[in-house]
Amino acid sequence: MDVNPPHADDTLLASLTDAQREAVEHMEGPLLILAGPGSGKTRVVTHRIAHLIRQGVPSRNILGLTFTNKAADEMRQRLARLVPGQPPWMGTFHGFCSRLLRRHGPLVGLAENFSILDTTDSRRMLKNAIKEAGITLTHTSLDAIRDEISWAKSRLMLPDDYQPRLGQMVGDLTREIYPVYRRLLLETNSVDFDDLLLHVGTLLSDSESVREELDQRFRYILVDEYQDTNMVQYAIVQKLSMTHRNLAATGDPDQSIYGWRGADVSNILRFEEDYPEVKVVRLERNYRSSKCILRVADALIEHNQHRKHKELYTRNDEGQPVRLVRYMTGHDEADDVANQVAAAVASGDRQYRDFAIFYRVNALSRALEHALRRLQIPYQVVRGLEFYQRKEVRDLLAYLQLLNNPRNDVAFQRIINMPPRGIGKKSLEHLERHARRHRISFFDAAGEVGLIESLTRRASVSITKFVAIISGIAADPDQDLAELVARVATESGYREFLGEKEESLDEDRLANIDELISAAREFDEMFPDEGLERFLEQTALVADIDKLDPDPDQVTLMTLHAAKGLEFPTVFIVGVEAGLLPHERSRDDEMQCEEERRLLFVGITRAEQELQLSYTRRRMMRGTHRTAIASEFLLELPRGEMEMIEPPGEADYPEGLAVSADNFIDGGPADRFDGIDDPHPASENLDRDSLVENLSARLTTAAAMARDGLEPSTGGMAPEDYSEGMLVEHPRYGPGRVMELSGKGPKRTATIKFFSGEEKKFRLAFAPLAAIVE
DNA sequence: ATTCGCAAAGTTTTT
DNA sequence: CTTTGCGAAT
Repeated sequence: MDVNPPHADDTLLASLTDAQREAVEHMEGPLLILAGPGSGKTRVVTHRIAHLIRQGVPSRNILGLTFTNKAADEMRQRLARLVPGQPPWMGTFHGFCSRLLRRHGPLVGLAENFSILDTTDSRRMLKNAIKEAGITLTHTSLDAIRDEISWAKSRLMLPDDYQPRLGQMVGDLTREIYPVYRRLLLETNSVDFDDLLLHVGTLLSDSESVREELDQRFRYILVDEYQDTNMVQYAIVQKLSMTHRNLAATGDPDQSIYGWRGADVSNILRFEEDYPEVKVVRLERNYRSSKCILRVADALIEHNQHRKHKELYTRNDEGQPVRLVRYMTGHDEADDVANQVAAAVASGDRQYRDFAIFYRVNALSRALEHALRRLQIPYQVVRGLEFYQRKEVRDLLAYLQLLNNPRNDVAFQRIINMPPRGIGKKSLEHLERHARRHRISFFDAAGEVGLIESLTRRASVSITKFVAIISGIAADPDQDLAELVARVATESGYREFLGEKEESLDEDRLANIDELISAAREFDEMFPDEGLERFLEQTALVADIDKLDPDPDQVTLMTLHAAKGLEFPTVFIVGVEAGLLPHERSRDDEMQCEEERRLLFVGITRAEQELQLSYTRRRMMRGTHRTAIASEFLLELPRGEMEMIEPPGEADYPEGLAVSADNFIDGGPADRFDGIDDPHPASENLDRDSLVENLSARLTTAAAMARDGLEPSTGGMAPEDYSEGMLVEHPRYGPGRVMELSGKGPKRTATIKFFSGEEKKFRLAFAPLAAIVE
């Protein structure tokens, strides 16, 4: 059978637009595809690969790099439909680098059976490093150091090159700890996520022969989501396309949402400088969303100052207006969203799978899950790591890690006394000291307990038993993976340990262990030749989104970050509130704020036909509830053409005290605390929130309001206008009373006692406070 | 050494 | 509200 009928390529090309075809037919030389949301980017990329293959390029010479396994899988599948046969290498950056390191690890000091530490394990390792360096952290958190090291690594900085970020107190500590951390990683034959990339980066600069070989091998490279690459990824890709400059990058600067992880948008902007002969293709026509939705998205993103203008358009229908809804509480929000889903499905217009609900932080999923469950609506939360985060699963995996790489001290630490076998902190410390002194791994130290005099007899015996268990399991190299996991569960005593206790919790745990065994079996069946190493690699490198199952008819819940690359007929974005989106921690930084705006942009552009944005007036967070305020981003939307809704009936008011929407505007029960005079009674309800919120005195908000013809009313209050006893409201702490005033001008400070009981001091010139008119 | 209990802390986004 | 971590009791 001819897998390449001569006409196939023509048909393939015929279904594309001019711009798309231009990209698809491009063969030699660098290519930059700037693809707006919903512009058929994946289609173009897969078709281009298919085209390359049809033109005779062997698929082994093609490399496709994505950010998630899901994206890679999808491309692989779509490609398989176009050109059957051996697919090219498609995978994540991290997966690709891991595979390279298995082969070339020795060049950077790693044995091929190195372990990949996830966030938790690397934290543990860092703890060891800090201890080893003889440092006790006082005013700096472990995570601050971790972030700093991670940041340095993402900028290709080794300990010797390390330059602290300006004004970082952690800089000095990091300078001391980073070298030790790195040394421990190498000594234990382990890498963290950043290392996967960094080692490959240095490998490619240090070894010209390896670089050359790989450059030859991967003649055509495609990088997806290029706007989210960091400097290391940039360097890797660049090194691999020196001889063959066939680098194709696709991306959209407006969808760059991983700056916090070290991604550098300037990579995409620099592309044209690095490859002057680049062919740039712009895909601006949107095939996904209705006109209404696209206009909202466009209006929002136009507010980003650091951005090249881009014309997005669609020939899709006008569609329904985007809904902007205000709820009383997060509960009401969740209930109403669930009701809407149920109603649409009941009427036959929609299936569950047509809906997605997005939020900024995972914490918001709880209320939604609750509401959906109550209506018996099937749903899936894209938070796949959960299973691998379970204690019992992690414990068992640690056994496997140790079996695979006996130098993995972190794994050793985790399981040496799990299940409890009488080896406590003291014994472990003796063991550790011995290991450090002789520069051997914990496991090797455990093998020579006879030499450690400080250990008690009891501990020595236990440790020796432990070593015997591990060695016993390791002795049989032929066992398949499922068998191996099962043996570990049994022979480690873990199963028995859980079985003894008769608690339902432990039954769950036993079930999880069995599930891990099934996962191992599944892996065996799918990749019979891949070993333990690959199984562990796979468990370490899964992302949340990878667990998304497109098959079942379920509503999908996920963070905005996870939503990238997906599309749904109906989208709800909840919690569009100040402090949440943009997130509090981005508030003070203009660049970060723009990233938050892009995040909302990404969310909006996932919607095909219907979109609802919502916010609440009060939201329960970490036990207590706080007054919520509409996000400043909502002021940037074309509200005139949107549908503004406030559902009546607020569950938390006593029956009989039904409150109509109008009452809220005029100061119904709910407005007890924020009865500010509304100078624009005729304007949309949102404006009243904006009055409270403009207090936060963000420039963007002020600008937005100026455009909307709104006067900031209370926000402009001078520090001298405050008086003791005055009622004020703070966007974060809610209402409170001014207790004390001191200072003058910009230094004027107020002590405010909030109704929550908290007492805080504020510099009035800067504090986002609003006076409440009594 | 283990276990239990309480207190504190801390909560963005993820490979 | 939940989880993590630490300290005291057994």
